[in-house]
Amino acid sequence: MTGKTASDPDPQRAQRADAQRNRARILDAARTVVDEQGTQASLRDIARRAGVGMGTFYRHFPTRDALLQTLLCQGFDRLSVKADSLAAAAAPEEALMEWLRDFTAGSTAYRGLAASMMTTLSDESSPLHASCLAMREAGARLLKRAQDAGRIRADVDGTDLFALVNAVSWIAEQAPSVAARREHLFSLVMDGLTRRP
Amino acid sequence: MTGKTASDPDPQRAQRADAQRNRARILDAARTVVDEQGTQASLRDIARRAGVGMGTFYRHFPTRDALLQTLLCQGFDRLSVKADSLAAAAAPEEALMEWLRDFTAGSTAYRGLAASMMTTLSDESSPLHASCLAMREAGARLLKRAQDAGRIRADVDGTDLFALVNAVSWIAEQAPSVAARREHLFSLVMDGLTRRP
DNA sequence: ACCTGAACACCGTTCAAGT
DNA sequence: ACCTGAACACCGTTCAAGT
Repeated sequence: MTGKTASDPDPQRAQRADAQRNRARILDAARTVVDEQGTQASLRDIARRAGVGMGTFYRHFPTRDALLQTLLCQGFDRLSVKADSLAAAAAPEEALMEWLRDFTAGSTAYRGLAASMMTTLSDESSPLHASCLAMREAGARLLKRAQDAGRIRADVDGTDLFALVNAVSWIAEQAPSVAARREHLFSLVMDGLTRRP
Repeated sequence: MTGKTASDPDPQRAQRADAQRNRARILDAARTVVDEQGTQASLRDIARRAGVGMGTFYRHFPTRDALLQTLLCQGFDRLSVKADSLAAAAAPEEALMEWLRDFTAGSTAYRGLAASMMTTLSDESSPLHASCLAMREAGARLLKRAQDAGRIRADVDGTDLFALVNAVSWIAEQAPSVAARREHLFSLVMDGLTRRP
C-alpha cells in the first residue's frame, strides 16, 4: 500500500484535461477519415483534421494498429459475445449463418478492413491480435457445432472459414461490378461448405 | 505513300541504341524488384537498380501499368490461347480445372498480382485491360462449356469465377498459415461450384 | 531524341524545443 | 506531462537543363 487514498483517481487512467480532449479529437477525426479512406488512411490527415501535432498523435497512438484497435475492438468483442449467445439460442446451421451475416456486415464497414484483420491475426504484437483471434475462435465454435450436426463439411476449420469470408469481403472492395455480386459470391462459397442431404 | 523506302526501319520501332539498352535494363531490374517486392514495388528502386534516371524510367514506362504490361501481358495471352486449345482437346470439366490450375500458378507468381488484375479489369485505360479481359473471357468460355455439360452450377458467370479464384490467391498472400492451405481453399471453392450427381 | 537529377508534394516516424 | 512543428528518409511524378 502507498499513500494513495480512495479519493485519488486511478493513476493508470489519470490524464491531463488537454490530453483527454486531444485523444477524443483524434478518435473523432480517425472515424471520419478511416470512413473516407479506409484502414490505410493517412495518419497525417487524421492528425490535421484533429487539429493536433504529429507528436501528439503518436503519443496517443504509437502505431496505426493502436488507433484501429479503439475503432474496431468493440465490434470484435461484440461478435465474440454474439457467437456464444447464438450457440445457446439457435439451431447449429442457422446460428452460424446468422453470425457470418453479422460478421460480413462488420468487415465491410471500412475499406481495407479484411486485409487489416488478416495482418493483425498473424502479428502477435498487434494490440488487435487478441480480440480478433478471440472473435475467430468464437466463430470456429459455431462452425464446429454445425459440423457436429452434420450440416457443414468436416474438412473445414475456423482458419479456412475466416479466410474464405475475408477473401470474399476483400474481392468485393476491388471493383464495383464485384461489389454488386458480393452476396452471391458469399452464398456460392457457403453453399460449397454446406453438406447437402 | 511518303518517301520512305523498304530499307528504312519501321519508324514506330526505330529507337536510338542507348534508348533500347535502357529499356532492356529497366525491364531486367523490374523483373528482379517485382519478384522481391510484388507488383507495388518501388519504381525508384527499379530505376536505381537499372542505373537510370527517373526521367528515363518515365519516358519508357509512363505508368506502373505500362511496366507491368510488358511483364504480364505474355502470360495473359498464353492463358487465353491455352483456354481455347483446352476447349478443343479436353473434357469440359477437366479442361476448366486444368486451366484454373495454370491460371492460379500464374497469379501467384508475383505478390499483389491478384489485386493488380482486379484493378486493371475495371480500368479501361490500363494497357493491361484488354489482354486481362480477353483472358477472363477465354476462361468464361471454358466455364460455359462445363456448365452446358451439367458439371458446374448454372448461376455462376466468368466474373464470379475470376473473382473467387483471385480472392483465394489474394488471401493466400496475407498470412503464411493461409498460404499453406491455399490448395485446400481452392478446392473448397471449386467443389462448391461443381454440380454433384 | 534521349538522358539526368533536382524539385515538388506527399508519406510515416522521430525528436529537440517549448509550456 | 504534454504539446508543437520541423527534420529525416522515403515515395511517385514532373521538368528544366544538358548531350
